Amino acid sequence: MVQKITTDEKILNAFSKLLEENGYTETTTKKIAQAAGVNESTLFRHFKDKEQLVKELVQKYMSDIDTVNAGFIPSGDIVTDLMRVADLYNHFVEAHKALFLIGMRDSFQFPKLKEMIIQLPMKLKKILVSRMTEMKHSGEINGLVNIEITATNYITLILGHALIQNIYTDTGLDISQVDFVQKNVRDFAEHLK
Amino acid sequence: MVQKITTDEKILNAFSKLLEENGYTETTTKKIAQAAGVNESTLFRHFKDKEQLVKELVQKYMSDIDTVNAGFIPSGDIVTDLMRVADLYNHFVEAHKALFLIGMRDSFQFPKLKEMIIQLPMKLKKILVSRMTEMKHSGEINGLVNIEITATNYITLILGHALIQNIYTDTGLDISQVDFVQKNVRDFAEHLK
Amino acid sequence: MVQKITTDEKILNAFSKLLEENGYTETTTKKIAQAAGVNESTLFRHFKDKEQLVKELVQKYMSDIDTVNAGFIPSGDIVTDLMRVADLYNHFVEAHKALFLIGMRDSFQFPKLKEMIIQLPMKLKKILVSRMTEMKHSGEINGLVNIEITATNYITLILGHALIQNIYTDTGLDISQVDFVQKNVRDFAEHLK
Amino acid sequence: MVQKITTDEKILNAFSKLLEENGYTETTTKKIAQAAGVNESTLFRHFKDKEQLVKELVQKYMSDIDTVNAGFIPSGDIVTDLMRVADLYNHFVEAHKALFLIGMRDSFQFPKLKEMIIQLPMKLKKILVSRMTEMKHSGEINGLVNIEITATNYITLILGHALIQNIYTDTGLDISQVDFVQKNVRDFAEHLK
DNA sequence: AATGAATGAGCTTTCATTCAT
DNA sequence: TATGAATGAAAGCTCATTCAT
Repeated sequence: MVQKITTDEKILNAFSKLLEENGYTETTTKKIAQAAGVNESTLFRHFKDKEQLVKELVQKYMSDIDTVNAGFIPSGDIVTDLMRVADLYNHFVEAHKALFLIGMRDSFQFPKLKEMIIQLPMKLKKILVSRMTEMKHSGEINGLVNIEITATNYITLILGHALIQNIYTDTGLDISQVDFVQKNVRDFAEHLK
Repeated sequence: MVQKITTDEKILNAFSKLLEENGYTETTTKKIAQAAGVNESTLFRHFKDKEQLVKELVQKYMSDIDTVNAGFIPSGDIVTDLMRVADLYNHFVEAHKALFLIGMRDSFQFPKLKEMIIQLPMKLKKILVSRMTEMKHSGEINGLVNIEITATNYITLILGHALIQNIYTDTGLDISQVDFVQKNVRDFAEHLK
Repeated sequence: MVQKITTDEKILNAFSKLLEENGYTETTTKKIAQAAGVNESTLFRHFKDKEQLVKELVQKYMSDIDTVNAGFIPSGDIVTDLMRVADLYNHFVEAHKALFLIGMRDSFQFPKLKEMIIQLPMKLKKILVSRMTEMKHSGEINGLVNIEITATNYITLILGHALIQNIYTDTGLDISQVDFVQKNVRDFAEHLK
Repeated sequence: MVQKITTDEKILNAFSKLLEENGYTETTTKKIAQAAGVNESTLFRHFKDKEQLVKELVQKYMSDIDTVNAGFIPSGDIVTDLMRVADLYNHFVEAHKALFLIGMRDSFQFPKLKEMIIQLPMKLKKILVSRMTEMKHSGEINGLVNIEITATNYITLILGHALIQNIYTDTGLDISQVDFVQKNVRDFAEHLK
C-alpha cells in the first residue's frame, strides 16, 4: 500500500528542514516552495501565513510532548529513571531540532514559542521532583538533598547537553549520548544516595 | 580626562545590543544607525558591509579569549580550579552574549563564526586536561578516571548552563550561577577523588 | 409555483451588490463567489472572465432602457412630462446604481461602458427635444427658448441630482427627490412659458 | 531663475495624473514611479505609504479650500454672486479632478475622503444661505423663498454640472460652463425675485 | 567625515484563472 | 455541473548598499 504524502506535509517538511539549516528569516517562502516542489502561492493556500507554518510545527511539538509524557512510567530505580529522562529528552530535541533552533534564534518574533519549548523540560522536571520526593521518604535518597535544586540541576544538565549535541556539532565538544549518560547521570545518581 | 566614544564604537555597541535582542537578519542597518545615532550611510563608511560588523565583534572576542587565557593560572586545588573555570566561562558568555546568540542563531551565515565561538571552551578544556593529567600522576585524581571524557563532560556542563542561563531566562529552569557551581562543580570534583 | 434562482443570477446579484459597495477592482472573484455561495471556479464556468460579468450587467441595463423608452408616452403637459422624466431617470439610476458607479469609478477599464451609460439620458433628451419643439410650434413654449440648450440643461440637472443623491449620500447635500422635483422642475417648466 | 521641481512634487504629480485616469487600485506604485521618473523604492522613502499619497493630495485640497473661501467676498448682487460661486466651484473641481474622481470611485477605501470632498460645497452653501438671508430681509429676495432648500438646490445644480462636465466628457451631454451659467444661474436668480 | 537621496533586488501576499476529479 | 487544488503574474513594501554633496 502506497503512503501518499500530502502537499501540507511536503511544505511542512521542507519548511522544517530549511528552518533548521537557515533560521526563520532566511527561510523565504520562495525557497520553501521550491524545496517542497510546489508553487509559492500554493503555500499560502495551505498556510495562511509564514508564521502559520511555525504554529503548525509547534502544534505537532505539543502533541508529541503529551505522547512522551504519557509514555513515561517511573521504574522504581533512580538511576534507570534518570537515564531514561536523559535519553528521552535527547531524542526529543533531535526530533524537533528545527523548533529548538528558532526557539533560540527567533524567539523574539514568536513570543509564545519560548514558553512552549520549555514545556517538556518543565514536565520532566516535575516528574523527577515527585519521584525524588518519594525516594527521599523511603530513604532511597539522602535526607539532606534539596530536591528542587537537584531536579533543576539535572534537567539543566541534560538540556545543555542536548543543545550542544545538536547545535555545536562537529566542534570537538560533542560527546556521545552514551558517554554522557554513563558518566554524568551515574555520577548524579550516585551522589544522591 | 574625558573618554571620547568613537563613531566606530557607537556603531558596534548598537549593533551588539540589537544583535543580542533581535538576531542578525532582524537587525537592519537602519535600526543600527538609528540606535547609534548616526546616519545609515555613515555605517558603511566605517564598516564595509553588515557582515564586517560581525567580523569586528569576533575580533574583539578573540583578543578577549587570549586575555582570559593568559590570566588563568592553576591554583593547585582541583575544586578551586573547576570553580574558577566555571565562573570565568559564565562571565565570558555574559559579556559576549550577542555573539553567542548569533553563533547559534545564524552560524550558517558565518561559517567561521562557529569555530571561533568554540575556541574558548576548547582552550579551557585543554587547560583542564593538562591540569587533570598532572593531578592523576600525583594521585590527586583517581587513576581510573578518563581525563578526556571527564574534561569534555565538565565543559559541556558549564557551557550548557551558561547557554540556558542566557537563553532560557525567566522560564523557571534557570538557576543562579552560585547554586549551580556549589552543587555541580563540587559534585563533579568530589567524584574525581 | 416556486421561483428558482439560478446560479447565474446568484453570481450576478452578488457581483452587482459588491460592485456598488466596493468598486470593480476591489470586488475580487473570491469575494463574489463567497457572497454568491458558490465555488470560485464555478464563477468561471458561468462567465468566461470577470469582465464578462460587467458586460452581462450592461446587457440587462440596455434592455431596461428599451423598456423604459417604450413606456414613455408624452402626456401633452410640459410640467407633467418633465416631472415624469425626472422620476423615471432617478429610479433608473437607483436600480442600476452599481453600473453607474463603475461607470464613474472604473470606466477607463471598460471603454464602452461610458457610452452605454450615457444612452438613457441621451434618449430622454431626444424625447424632450422633440416634445419641446412641438410645444414651441404650438406656442406652449416661448419662441425665444433655445430648445437644444434647454433640454441638455434639464437633463444635466436631473442627472446631476441623481448622481449626488446616490454618491454623496448622508452629506447634508442630498435633498429628497420630491423636494428637488417640486422646486427645480417646476421652476424650469415655468420659465419656458 | 529656474524653478526646480522636487522629487516630492514629481511623485505627487504623477500620482495625481494616474489617479485621475485610472483610479486608485489601478494606479500601482510601480506605474507612479515610472511616470515620475524615479525608482519605486524612492517613492516609499518620500511617502510612507500609497495611502499617504492620497492624504497629501487631500491636504493640498483642504488648504486650497481655505484660500478659495477667504477670497470670496459677496458683491451685493445676487446674480453676480451666484455666477461667481458657480465659476469658482467649477474651477475648483477641475483643479482637483483626481481627488473628486477617487472620491466617487474609491471613497469606500478612504472613509474620510468623502467628508473632505464635501467641504467646499458645504462652505459655499453656507455663504449662500447667509447672503440670501440678508437679501430676504432687505426685500431683494421674495419673502416666500425657502432659503435652505434653495441654497442646497443651487449647490446641487452646480456640483452636478461640474461632475458631469468632468466625468461625462465628450458624451454630447456636456455643455460649456458659459452656457450653463448663462442659462441656469440666471434662471435661478430671476426666480428668487 | 558625515549626510540625505536614490537604487535594485528581494520579500510576503493576493489576484484572476486553469486543471483534474 | 460543480468543486478543490494549483498556478504565474503582479501587487505593496523593505532591505542593504551607493552616489553626490
